[in-house]
Amino acid sequence: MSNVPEKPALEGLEAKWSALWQERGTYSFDRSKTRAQVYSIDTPPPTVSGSLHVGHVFSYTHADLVARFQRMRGMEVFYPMGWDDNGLPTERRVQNYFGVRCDPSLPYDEDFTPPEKPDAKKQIPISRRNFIELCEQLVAIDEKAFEDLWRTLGLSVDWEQTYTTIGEVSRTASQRAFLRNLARGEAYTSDAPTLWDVTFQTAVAQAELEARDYPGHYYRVGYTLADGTKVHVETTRPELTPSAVALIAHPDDERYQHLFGSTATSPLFGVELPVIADPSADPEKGSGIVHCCTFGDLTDVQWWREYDLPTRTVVGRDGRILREIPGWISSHDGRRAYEELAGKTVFSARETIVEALRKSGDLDGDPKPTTRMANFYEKGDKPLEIVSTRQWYLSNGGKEPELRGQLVARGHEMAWYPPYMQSRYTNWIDGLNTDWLVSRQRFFGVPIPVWFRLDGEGEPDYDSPIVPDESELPIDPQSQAPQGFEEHQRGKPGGFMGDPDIFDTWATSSLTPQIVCGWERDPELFEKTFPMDLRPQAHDIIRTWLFSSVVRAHLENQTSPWSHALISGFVVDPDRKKMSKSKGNVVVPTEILDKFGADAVRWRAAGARPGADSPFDEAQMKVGRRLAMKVLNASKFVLAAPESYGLGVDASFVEPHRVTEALDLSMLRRLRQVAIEATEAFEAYDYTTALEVTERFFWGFCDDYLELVKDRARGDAAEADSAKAAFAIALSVQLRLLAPFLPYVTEEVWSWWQEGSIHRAEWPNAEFEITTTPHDPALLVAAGEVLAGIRGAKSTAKVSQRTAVTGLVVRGSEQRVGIAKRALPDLRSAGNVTGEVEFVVDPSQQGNDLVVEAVLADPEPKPPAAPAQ
RNA sequence: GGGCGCAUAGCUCAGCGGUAGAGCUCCUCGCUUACAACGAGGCGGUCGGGGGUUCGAUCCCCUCUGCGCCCA
Repeated sequence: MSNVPEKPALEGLEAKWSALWQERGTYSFDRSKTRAQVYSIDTPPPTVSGSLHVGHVFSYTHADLVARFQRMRGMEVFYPMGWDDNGLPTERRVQNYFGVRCDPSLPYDEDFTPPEKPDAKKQIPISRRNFIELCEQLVAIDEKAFEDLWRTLGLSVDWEQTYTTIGEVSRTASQRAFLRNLARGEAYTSDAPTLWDVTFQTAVAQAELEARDYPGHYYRVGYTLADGTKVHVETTRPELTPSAVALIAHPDDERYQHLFGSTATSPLFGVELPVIADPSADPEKGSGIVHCCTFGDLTDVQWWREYDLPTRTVVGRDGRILREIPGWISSHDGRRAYEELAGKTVFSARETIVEALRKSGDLDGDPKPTTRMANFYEKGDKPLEIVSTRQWYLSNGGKEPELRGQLVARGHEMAWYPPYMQSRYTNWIDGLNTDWLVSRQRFFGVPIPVWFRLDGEGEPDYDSPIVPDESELPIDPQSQAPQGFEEHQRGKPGGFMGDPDIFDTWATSSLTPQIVCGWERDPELFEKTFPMDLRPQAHDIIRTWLFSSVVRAHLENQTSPWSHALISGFVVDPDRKKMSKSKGNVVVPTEILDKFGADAVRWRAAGARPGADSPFDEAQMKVGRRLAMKVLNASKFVLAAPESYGLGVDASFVEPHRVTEALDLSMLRRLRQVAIEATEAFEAYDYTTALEVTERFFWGFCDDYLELVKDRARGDAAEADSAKAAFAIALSVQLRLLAPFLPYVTEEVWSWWQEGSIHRAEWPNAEFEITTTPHDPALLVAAGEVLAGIRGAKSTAKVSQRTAVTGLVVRGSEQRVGIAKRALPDLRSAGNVTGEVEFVVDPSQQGNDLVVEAVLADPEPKPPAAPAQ
């Protein structure tokens, strides 16, 4: 017998089942399986210091839909979850939360406890190690909150397989991979112009750039020519005039033809510069001639390289003009002018120099307001400076066309969903112009595992770093001395120094396949899970996470890291704008989960096809909730005992040979087709279509089939037995088809009448399960149409659906009338047809419709209506 | 400026050579022993504009317009 609660409800299912799944290890990974039986998923580790939004919920649901499908198909799903607790967001949160800041020069304080009442304005300086301890403390809290949300959402993650990007396993993998890169010559240091965020005091990689509109002014600044006349450049950054190295115009620009090859002298500073012709100068912009500085923008860097121009750095890492007067400014007046700028921020230096230019007559006219595109660090709010610093780089094809080609080719080795997302990947690689800058000047992250020897002057030898043995990993070069040295030699001439930097977040998270699969740590696991089967992620991080992961796997494993990439779109607000905190249009996931339930939210997420952005709309969530309710109620009706007005169906009815009635056979034939279509869709990672065909069938099943058959199904006659067997098979199949989308309600219903978890049950295989006599699926369609006709007649007559039909005529083509006739007994009971029924073959009937004319009995007397107001 | 995508009912989206579809919204009716957090029925579209291919185009090709994302 089935065990059906009297009043089933959606409330509480999340708490009940997520706990039971955990207890029973429903989703735990069984590593005894072979590689062919394993389906491994490389899940994005969310940034725990950030917050999860609806977009995350949708995207992670998409991966889970695939995971659940694969699991039910008999695959052993390897589905770990990680937390990205690297870097800046965590540091900032720790600073604010505890009221501290990291001062790497301080020694470790074992007894340090953070202030009880943190004051963000008076941050207490603490050692790097203390700081990292606080980071670890805080992320543990954050991770718990994230895990709770994922569990509520119903992700079928194996929670025994978690990792953090800062944990020992990740640090080891990250450092090991880097050392291998270094040994192969793929990692190197270079003292080169670097995009630099002055607020965060760190270098920034190409992938982290964000071009934004930035308001400013065009200043017409006069450079003096040999004949004493002036040529005016228009610049938004006049404060860089002391760092000017050349004037550059387009070779075809008639206005400047006569100047190419000559020189000009900078105003105020009196430095002589060549005038160069280069096609990168835009004749349409400003006056068409620009001053090339060290470095105003990336074009300056390009020119500096191409023409071997001098390096004249005036902006320091703190975003201020360097205090020391540069050697290339030799005139007395020039040095005086520079003194006025020294130590100022670029902003106040700009004001100062504009004033000086105005006085000297070298500023032509008034500044014109303009908006330029400036490069920003994605988390920063000041335009990036370009400063020369020594940084670590990793080959990513930016400098080698051959490697670029190989990486593009890796993209062809995987299936992309949707396929057009591959062009994002390919285009990004084609547009690379530098190698990957992986060092960051932060504290909380994976340390770069090298030391440098110091010469007699105490200067580091960057060309031959000292590396640890892989067996020593993970290491922290800031607190450990390299082999052959003692800690007291740190920083001393003839001694050593540890590399002070950490890795870029992506330098570690690009290794998630290696980290989770046990690369060089658990060879057996690695062999069974790597390369992985699926990388699910959103499209905004194709250039970062996806690309960098391919780089690492290509360099280290000579393979692409996965065979499939499932790319989800964004959840946008109803105005189709990207959701963001600053716009205040963010929807908090916990709220919608509370309000509609996990199944409803998942249902909505499943409606967003791969790659497609999807507007957030609460009204849609209600539809998912209604579906979940319907599953509960329809199942209850089928499975509940007759005393509880149910049909008394249980698992013993799942026997195809007992289905003998034409309508029942017809319904199962259609279901068979649905199961086949849903399976094909899922195999193509088209979860949306899989849901759609299943859901459409389910509503028809409830509205038509169930209504037609419910009377016949009561009792013990053979006709009743056929209906009950059909119900049992149909319910079992449909619950499993819906299980990936509605894991809670399907599991709840499954538990009423079946053994074990539905999520470990076998995915419906129509060939084996629906082995009834084939029957024309058109019968259910025709019967449904006649029933709708009867309902329509009652609806038009504005009477209750219970009203008896005393006469019924069904017209249509010979074929359709013939089919519909076969469902007459069920039609009579479902439509309360008491009188004559006539089926008329009417060849004149247009199209393939069945037309129903019903004579209705007098409506039952109604209570007298309230008098009109 | 380049790349990718999108444009079908008021809204969200299917369809993609052969008579326009679903859900939501809206309107009407109905508390019928699975379901009122519900059910039944109905209204609603020159498939963005213009060309072309075809017997036939929402679907294929060209072009224009608008929108989104990514990159300069």
